[in-house]
Amino acid sequence: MNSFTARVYEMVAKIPRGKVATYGQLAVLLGCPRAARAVGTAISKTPEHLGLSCHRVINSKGEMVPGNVFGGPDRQRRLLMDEGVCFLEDGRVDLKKSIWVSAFKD
DNA sequence: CGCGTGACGTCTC
DNA sequence: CGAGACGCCACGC
Repeated sequence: MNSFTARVYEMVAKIPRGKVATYGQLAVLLGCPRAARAVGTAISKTPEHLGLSCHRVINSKGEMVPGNVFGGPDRQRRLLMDEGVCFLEDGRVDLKKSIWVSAFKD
């Protein structure tokens, strides 16, 4: 399974605890800066049995998922806060501090 | 092989 | 600065 989707899973799995990554960020790491959409779509199809921390993946604004994909945005927020991710009063992730800086890709 | 869809991103009004 | 429109890429049918 060398699909783009699989590559996304690998990247998400490499996100360190207490950090978060944006769809566009992952897309760039995968070599397709314009494939942010594909990244989101791929993650949306991520099987839970893979044990991926999809809640660490957010959009460029640092917002949670719009819907109740994880059982509710509050669910994701709780998980991130528990990992030490900084949050803003707006309920968004502090990308300035909690963004995952990928020094290496593979 | 072509069309439609989707957890996005960036530009323009 | 806010909202809207277009564009990109991968995948299912």
